[in-house]
Amino acid sequence: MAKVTLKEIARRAGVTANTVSRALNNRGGISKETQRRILKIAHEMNYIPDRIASSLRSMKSNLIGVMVPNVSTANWADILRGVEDCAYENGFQILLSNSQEERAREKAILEQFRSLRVQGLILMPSFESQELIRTIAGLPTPCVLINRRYMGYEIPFVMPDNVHGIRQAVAHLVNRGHERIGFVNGHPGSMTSQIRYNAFTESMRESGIDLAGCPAIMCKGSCASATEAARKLLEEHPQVTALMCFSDLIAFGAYKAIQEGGRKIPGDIAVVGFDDVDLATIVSPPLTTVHIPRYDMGKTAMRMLLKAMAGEKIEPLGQFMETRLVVRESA
Amino acid sequence: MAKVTLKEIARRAGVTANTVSRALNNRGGISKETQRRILKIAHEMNYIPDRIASSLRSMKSNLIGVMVPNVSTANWADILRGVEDCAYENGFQILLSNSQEERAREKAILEQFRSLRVQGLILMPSFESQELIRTIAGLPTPCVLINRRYMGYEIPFVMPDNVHGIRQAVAHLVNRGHERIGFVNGHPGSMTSQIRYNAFTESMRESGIDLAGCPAIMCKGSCASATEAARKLLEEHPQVTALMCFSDLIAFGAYKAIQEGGRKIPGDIAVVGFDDVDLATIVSPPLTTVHIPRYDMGKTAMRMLLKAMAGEKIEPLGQFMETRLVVRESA
DNA sequence: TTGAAAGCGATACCAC
DNA sequence: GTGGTATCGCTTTCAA
Repeated sequence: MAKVTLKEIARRAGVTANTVSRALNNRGGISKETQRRILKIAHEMNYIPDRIASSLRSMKSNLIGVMVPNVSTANWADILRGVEDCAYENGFQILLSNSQEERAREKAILEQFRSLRVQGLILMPSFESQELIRTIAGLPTPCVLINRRYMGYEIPFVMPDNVHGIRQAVAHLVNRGHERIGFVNGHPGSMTSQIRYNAFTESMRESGIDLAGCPAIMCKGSCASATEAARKLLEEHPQVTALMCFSDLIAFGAYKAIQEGGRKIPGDIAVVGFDDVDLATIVSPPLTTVHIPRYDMGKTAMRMLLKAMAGEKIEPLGQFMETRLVVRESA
Repeated sequence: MAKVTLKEIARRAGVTANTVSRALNNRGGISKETQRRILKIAHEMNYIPDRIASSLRSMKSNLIGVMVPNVSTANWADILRGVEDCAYENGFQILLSNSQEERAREKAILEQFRSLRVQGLILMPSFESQELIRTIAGLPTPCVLINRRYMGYEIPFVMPDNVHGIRQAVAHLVNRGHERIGFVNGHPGSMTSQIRYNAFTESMRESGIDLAGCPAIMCKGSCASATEAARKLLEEHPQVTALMCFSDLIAFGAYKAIQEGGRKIPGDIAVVGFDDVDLATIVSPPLTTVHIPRYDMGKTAMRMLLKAMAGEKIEPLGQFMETRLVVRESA
């Protein structure tokens, strides 16, 4: 069974390929009657348009390149779904690539995207690299960043409102009477770590809490490293009654450090996380945490991209997605 | 800055586009000297090949269509990474689409893939639909299924060795002296539920255990529904000393049902899961479960697909990925 | 409203 | 080893 092309249909319909194209794309300049006839024939022949050919001529690929650092990280999957749903609704298809957080691979991926003439990009670059930033900023293709922000460049971005999220969490702890709150931070290299930690100290100050009694510690971001960090923090600062954690994963790590000593959550130490991953409801006790609307973040990013692709100016440049404190039992 | 094309490079190099193409693709039939000169010029001009044009002429898109039911499900993300890594290594790019488990969307996605001339497909179709199966089986494009198997069709597939996995789990429980083991199954509609349940009864019989004392119950697959199911099972069958669960998620649901009554895991009731998701190490007590090599599954699927795309016959048709019992503290 | 012709950017194929 | 030309399947453009 040979491939059905416009020409084939044209021959059968007794018109030219041109006319068939007009009919199929509902582009007007054609009589209703002819169009109906052509559509019928096309359907009968089980025609599937060749988007490669179409792209070549029209310069529109209807492809969106999405680069994520590591598909497995729970967070990305939800965001991805938001992106994909929105893309699908608007007739775009997703090209997904996993950078593995490797510089060389990120570069190669961007080239491949370009090579396939993607019309837009959604990127979650891993670390900040001036070279990569310049490359991205110089791209002729519209682009939206997720969870990242390049100061000094006009690249639209979407991220959770980290500051507000932390503020909500701290307010909750303070309301419950905590005054000695430890902060278990994530990876030192991450910009988000800095943002959240700054928001933490800021919120504490606003609440009139003495930061002297509120130690902070960093870890590598993994659950195990968090256990170790929390253990150390609690040993060195026994006065602490609550832990604010950079992420849910880190909170889970802290759980272990707390519970191994027979201490109770939240009785002895209260814990608050950040992200609201699925497991937050599953652990024991269920984790009080700051919810990030991941799916909506993805959708929002794609919507911004569509706007940018339509040539509209993105105003404001950054979308800070609203967070929500989900109070469960750990604090 | 206009687009750099072969022709441009050719003009500058004083050769034809044809020759440039040969040089860039290292296709031979060209002198080392000319090739070097052309490559240099191409690089200077910052040439990026147009894969759309190349695809059109060569009939090779270097695109692989991947359809998943729901990108958010933790499992898929790992598999996806395996697929993507392998694809990347072999010069292929992933088109990702999320079917949302909707029939119509699955059909639309397959058409879009075809329209983009994907050279291969990796599908994780949601439910069994005879129509979809026939469509897939009739596709001119090589295809590999993940976690699904269509009896009576010659479609290669990859899935965990469910039977062996369950057998390992049951053997472990029996070794620890359990004789009254309950089975908390997943969604009734899922083929995997049947497979695992059959494997369960089979293993029990082999171990010489009386199935009469070993009740089974189904749930909707969610954590909450599992809590309810486990609660019911334990109430109606107080003799049970261990629960074999269809998945880790279901095991977590069972945890709640067990612990809410003040019962201890594994002291009062032992629990074994299936999947080995990240949280298995995080919950308390850490979950003993059957590990599925998800990343490898993805890689294997892609490798099979590459073979199929190369025209090789896939023998055997199905790859059953080796499972491994990970003994932690819940059983 | 329709047709004819050109061309998107690359590769295949055949000459030389 | 290199060049010329046709062509992939479609859309654009202009003419009728």
